[in-house]
Amino acid sequence: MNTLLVLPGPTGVGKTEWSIRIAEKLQCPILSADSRQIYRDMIIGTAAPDAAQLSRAPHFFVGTLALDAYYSASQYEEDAIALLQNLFEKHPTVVMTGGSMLYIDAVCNGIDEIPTIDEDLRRQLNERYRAEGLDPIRQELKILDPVFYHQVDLKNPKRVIHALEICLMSGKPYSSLRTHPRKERPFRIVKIGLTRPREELYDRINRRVDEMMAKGLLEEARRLYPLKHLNSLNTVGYKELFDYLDGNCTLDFAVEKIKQHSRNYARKQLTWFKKDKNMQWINLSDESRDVENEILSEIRPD
RNA sequence: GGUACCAUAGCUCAGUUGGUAGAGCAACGGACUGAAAAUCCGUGUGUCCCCGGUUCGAUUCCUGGUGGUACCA
Repeated sequence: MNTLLVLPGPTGVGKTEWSIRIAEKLQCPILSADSRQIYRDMIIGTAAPDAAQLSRAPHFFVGTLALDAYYSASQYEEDAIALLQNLFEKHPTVVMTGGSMLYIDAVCNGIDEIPTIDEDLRRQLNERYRAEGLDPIRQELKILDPVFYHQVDLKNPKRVIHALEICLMSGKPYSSLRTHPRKERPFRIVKIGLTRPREELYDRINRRVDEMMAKGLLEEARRLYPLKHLNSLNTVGYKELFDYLDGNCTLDFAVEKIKQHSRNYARKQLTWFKKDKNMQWINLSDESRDVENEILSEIRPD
């Protein structure tokens, strides 16, 4: 049976390098599960693999989308599953790595069938939210889907608005579409989380941000500045520099904020990963362990 | 050197007419199923600068230190 070797981990842990090493051993391609590296032109700030790294193994879902393209975890599921079907014809094992937890879950477990939201409807509801606040939207959701109304985080505008969008789009209560079926995949999934002690991870993140700045992150951000309203650029590493370019803070302050927000993001990722009972863990800073062999031994059929 | 003011959470500060204290930010914890590096929620972590004095009781009042800031020399 074919195997999808999933190597998730928090930002800055060393996923890129380790997954390439494993892929080299297995002579297999890498699927990136990263909701930001998938966009073109966000290279430095997302720590996307560089040309040298890309040449060591075929990569997918890196730098393939235009910044204004709509994308979602569901589309990723569809694209990744279709691609895997092809790749498995030539490779018994494929590596998937990345930090976008929802994307990984969508591929491993599936995600509910929900209609794609019409752009106009989304804009309409967002404008209504801006003009009237969340309460009228909550009230409408209460009527259209009382079940979900009682489940949803009523203080979270994105969740409330999204639920109403789906009700209006589908003509059905959102809760009736939230069936959470666990999709069976026609391949084996082995999940090994990459981690490091908190302090070491934070230190790596801080240093990596300095490296990004040295590589020209500010210039990259300046280039993308005209597009800063796009969702794809609502991203750590860019939004802070946009703030600086708007004259709202000093450059030093912006850089400190990038570090801080990257650390917060890593923590959030770890919180998500922690509850995944199917995941084994490898502490990359433990030098007594032969990381490569431990990972490879997990996927050898025995 | 003199005078005045200040010293409380990791940071900036509030407060207690004397009954051992609370905001913002940070930090930490959590949620998450078609925008997810997004979005949202929860938690106070403290020799109240130090030594004495007054008091049943001092972070609060008083003496003296120490450190800082301002002004005068």
